[in-house]
Amino acid sequence: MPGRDPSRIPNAKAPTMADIARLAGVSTSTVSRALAGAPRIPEETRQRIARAAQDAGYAPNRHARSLRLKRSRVMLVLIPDLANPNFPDLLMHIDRAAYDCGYDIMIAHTGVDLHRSDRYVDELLAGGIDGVLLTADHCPPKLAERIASGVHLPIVRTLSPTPPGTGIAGVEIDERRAAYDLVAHLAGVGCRRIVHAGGPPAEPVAIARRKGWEAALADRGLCADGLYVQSGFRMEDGAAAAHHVLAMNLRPDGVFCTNDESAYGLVTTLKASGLRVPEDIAVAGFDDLGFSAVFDPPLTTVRLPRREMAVAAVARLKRLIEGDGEASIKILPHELVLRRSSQCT
Amino acid sequence: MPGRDPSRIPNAKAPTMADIARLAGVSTSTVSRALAGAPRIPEETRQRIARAAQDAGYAPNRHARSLRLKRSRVMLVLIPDLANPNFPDLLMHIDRAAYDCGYDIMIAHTGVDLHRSDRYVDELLAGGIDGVLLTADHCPPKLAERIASGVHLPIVRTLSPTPPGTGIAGVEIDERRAAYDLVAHLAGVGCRRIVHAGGPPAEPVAIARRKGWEAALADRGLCADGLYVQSGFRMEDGAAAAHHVLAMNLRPDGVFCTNDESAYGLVTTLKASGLRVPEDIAVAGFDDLGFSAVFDPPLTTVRLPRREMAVAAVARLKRLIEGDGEASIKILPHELVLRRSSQCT
DNA sequence: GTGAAAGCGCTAACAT
DNA sequence: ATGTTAGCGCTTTCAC
Repeated sequence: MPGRDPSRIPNAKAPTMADIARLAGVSTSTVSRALAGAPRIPEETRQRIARAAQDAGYAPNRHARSLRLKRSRVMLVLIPDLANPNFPDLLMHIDRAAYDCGYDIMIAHTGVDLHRSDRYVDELLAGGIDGVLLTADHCPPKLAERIASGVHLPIVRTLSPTPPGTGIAGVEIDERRAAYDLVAHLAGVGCRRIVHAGGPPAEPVAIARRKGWEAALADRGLCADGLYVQSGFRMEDGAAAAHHVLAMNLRPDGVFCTNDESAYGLVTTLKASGLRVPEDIAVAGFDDLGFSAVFDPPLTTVRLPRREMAVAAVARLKRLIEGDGEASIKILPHELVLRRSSQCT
Repeated sequence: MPGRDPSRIPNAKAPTMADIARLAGVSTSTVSRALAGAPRIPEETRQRIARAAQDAGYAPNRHARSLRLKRSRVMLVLIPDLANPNFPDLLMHIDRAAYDCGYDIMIAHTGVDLHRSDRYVDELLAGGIDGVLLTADHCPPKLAERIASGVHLPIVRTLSPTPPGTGIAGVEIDERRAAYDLVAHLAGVGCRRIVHAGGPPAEPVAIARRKGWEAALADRGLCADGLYVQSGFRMEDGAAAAHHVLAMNLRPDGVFCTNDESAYGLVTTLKASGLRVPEDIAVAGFDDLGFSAVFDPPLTTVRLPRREMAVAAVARLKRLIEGDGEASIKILPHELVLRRSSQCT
């Protein structure tokens, strides 16, 4: 830049409302009102103020506003595991939905450090953030405590079932029923020995899916004994489950994995040891991650309506924040996605 | 809850520092100092205050503090596409690194609405947030404008190369060189007609990767004519590229895709039309997404040091915020990940 | 229709 | 070692 003073221009401090007031020749109250679109401002004044703000590159200071209003228009999203594509996908929709109704998003990854979430409960109570979106079953201990003591807080859980009576609003699918349907499908294509590679036994989602599997088998008079394999949500867990499956005396002809990710690991391991999917053994997952369609074989699974969940959860939280919401549970419809992994064509 | 008044307990407003001061029988300044760990406070007083705060469930109001300090300890992360697993993975590490140095993370998905990012530049200037982490090449127009006018702003770009001289700090890998190495590998395993399915022609990453491909071919006297296929970053783009490849008169024996995701789409389509990978055609991607290891065939690719990038980017941004940083570019080492998609064993 | 003034909760001089 | 005070930038009575 020729001729420019090479010394760094000091971060010219941002204009405040007082600056705009001076520029437009009015008081700060008028600026505030005009910018907020208050009714009784003549068009001319409004214009002048708008232009002054524009020219000066004015942007309101969010902290000053939040302090004054005692509302920040910030929602916090607690995420247990960003490495599981379920969450980013949900987050993307949450972000969008929040943006559409004027909220910003703060995130906190709770996977690493459970106590971290407690810190945010304080924040919530202290007014730093307006509401919290829980995307997993984990509820910060401090939060649970507050709720138990009857305090009403703007919290919504989604993606994981909320046990009723916890005082937390929820947006979810009928996990048990979805699992039931999936297992019914496996039985429908001829599977008789259907293994369930289940998730962590304490996780509500995992429990619900397992129950669906059990019920579906029971209703068809199929045996469940010895067909439950303790697994987890990650690919490695699925791979480990595959080894259990391979070690069984009577080989199963179907596997229902607790989620798609673990199914990837399971199928990969089964294939590596010479089994064909679905010819020798059918496999189904749960979640319908984007990759499941290009996985080999394409994976039969349950599609989580992540977008709809995000939208509903944000809308609910917004209402809760604005004081008119109840802590009820909303169930969204799910959808079976039947692909080749469960059907030898 | 038997015996409990059914009427909702009003969201008991959070205690402020004044409350704690009263409880501990001191002034707010003493509370502030004690909680901040200032030096000259007798242990006894400190204890008393700490306990009062604890008992009352006190948490400082972040907006009041930020307003006063003119620092929020919030970093904003601008993300173009959360649906691409690269970003959530990076985000996870960013979140962790930021947490470790006392910062909170706000996110904004810019994919949907480019102008959205402009809003945050105003925020940055207005002191609402302390710094911005760009995770793609896109630079908010307003930001570019400010920087061009010489203003110094705490911004760091990562994951995408920053053209030098833009005044933005960067943490990246040598994309061109990595692409070069990858193509050299393909040539090394015997490929002679190596197609490049390139990303959006305006994207710096895509450009750098393409240049690497060209250079590697040139250095080996291999032909590039007619072997560039315009593609994109998503699976559908890869699938479309596959159709171009299939339509070529002389079939290529290798394809370097601009990223893993598009490679998934390409390979899936090639397989569907009866070609074997790698026996008939070798394929390589770029990014090393988690899924690439279980893809069929496992995908040869370049591992982005996402964790290291995140850590370095956050550290750099922190320094920039705290006033001692330069807008230089830091290059991190990359790593070739050779898997079956490029080698018929 | 507009201005003056108070105050949100906090920190940092500046006393003492 | 601790209290008093001012003020960060904003919105909102309350006057006029």
